[in-house]
Amino acid sequence: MSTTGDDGVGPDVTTLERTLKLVGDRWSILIIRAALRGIRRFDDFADDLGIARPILTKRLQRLVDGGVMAKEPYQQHPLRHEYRLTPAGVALSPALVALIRWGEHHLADGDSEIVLVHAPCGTELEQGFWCRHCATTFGPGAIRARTDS
Amino acid sequence: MSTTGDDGVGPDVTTLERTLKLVGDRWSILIIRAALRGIRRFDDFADDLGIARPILTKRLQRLVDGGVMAKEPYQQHPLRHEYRLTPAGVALSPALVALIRWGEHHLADGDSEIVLVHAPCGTELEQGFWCRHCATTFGPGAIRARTDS
DNA sequence: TGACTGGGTTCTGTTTTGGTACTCACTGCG
DNA sequence: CGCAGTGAGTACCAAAACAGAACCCAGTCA
Repeated sequence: MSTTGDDGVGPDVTTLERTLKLVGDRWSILIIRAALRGIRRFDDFADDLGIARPILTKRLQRLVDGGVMAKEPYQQHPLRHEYRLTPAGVALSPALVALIRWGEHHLADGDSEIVLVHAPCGTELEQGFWCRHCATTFGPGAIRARTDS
Repeated sequence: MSTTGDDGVGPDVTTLERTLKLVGDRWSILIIRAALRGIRRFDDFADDLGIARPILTKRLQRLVDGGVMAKEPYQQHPLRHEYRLTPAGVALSPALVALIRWGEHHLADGDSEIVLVHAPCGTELEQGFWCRHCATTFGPGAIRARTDS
C-alpha cells in the first residue's frame, strides 16, 4: 500500500483531496464567505471572524497561493493591501451555498433559520443539478463522471 | 442528552460553523463520497480511503452523531454493523459535487480532468442556482438571505 | 518627536490528528 | 477443545495544526 505522506505532487491524491486541503477547514470557508460579503482588509477579517491574527495570516496566504484570493495594494503611501476573491474564489460560491443551505436545513437550531432566496422575487432558491441540454434539474443519482484525459 | 452530542460550547456559533465542524475536514467528506459510491462497512472504508482505523472510528461516530450517517447491524451472530448515509447525508451531495467540480475546474493538474455529466444525455452538468418561480438560473450575486425567526 | 494604526511575525502552550500496536468477540477448522 | 482469522474497535504516543499574547515595523498625524 502506498502510505503517501507527501503533500507535493501526490501520485494518486485526488483533486478533491487537494481542494479540501485548500478550503476544507473551518476558517477558510468562513473567510471566503466574509469576502463574498465584501470584506477586504486584514483587520476587518480578523474583526468579523474573531480569528486569531496568525491563523488569518496563514489562511490568507494559503488562499492566495491556491488562487482563491488575490492580495493587491490599494494605496502606496503607507503601503496597504487588500484581499479579494479571484474569479476562482467566486466560483466557490455554489459549494458555499450548498453547505449553508444544508446546515440550515439539517442542523438548524430552530432559533433562526436562514433561507436563501432569489433576490428579485424572494423565492427560496433550489440547487438541484441542471442539465442545459435536457432543460431539467436532477438529483445526485443521475450524475456520472467522465474522465477527460 | 438523547439528542445530538453537541458540546454546548458555542456562544453564538453560526450554523455554517457547526456544519463545518461536522463535515468540514478532509476525511469526513471523503467518507461521504465513499458512502455515496456504496461503501458501507468499516473495513471497506478503511481500505478504500487509506485512513487509519482510529480516525475512521472517530469520523464515523461524529457523522453518526451529526445525523449524516446511521450505524445499523446487518447481522447478529458475529454482531456486525454497517454505516450508511441518512437522507440528510445524501442531501450533502450538492455541496460535495460543487467542491468536486470546483477542484476539477480550478485545481486540475491537467492530468486527468473529471467532468460530471448528466447520465442520461452526457451533457456536463451545471450548478447555478435555480429559481422555480422565475424558471431561471442565476449567480451568487442574486442571492439574498431571509431570516425566518 | 511621540503616539497611533494597519498589517503582520514570533513565541509559547494546548488541541487535534494520524499511526502502530493491542484487544475483544466471534467463527470455522482440524 | 484450542487456535488462527476477521471485523471492529481502543490505548497510547508522536507530530502537526491551532490559538493566543506579545511584539515589531513602516508610515502618518498632531
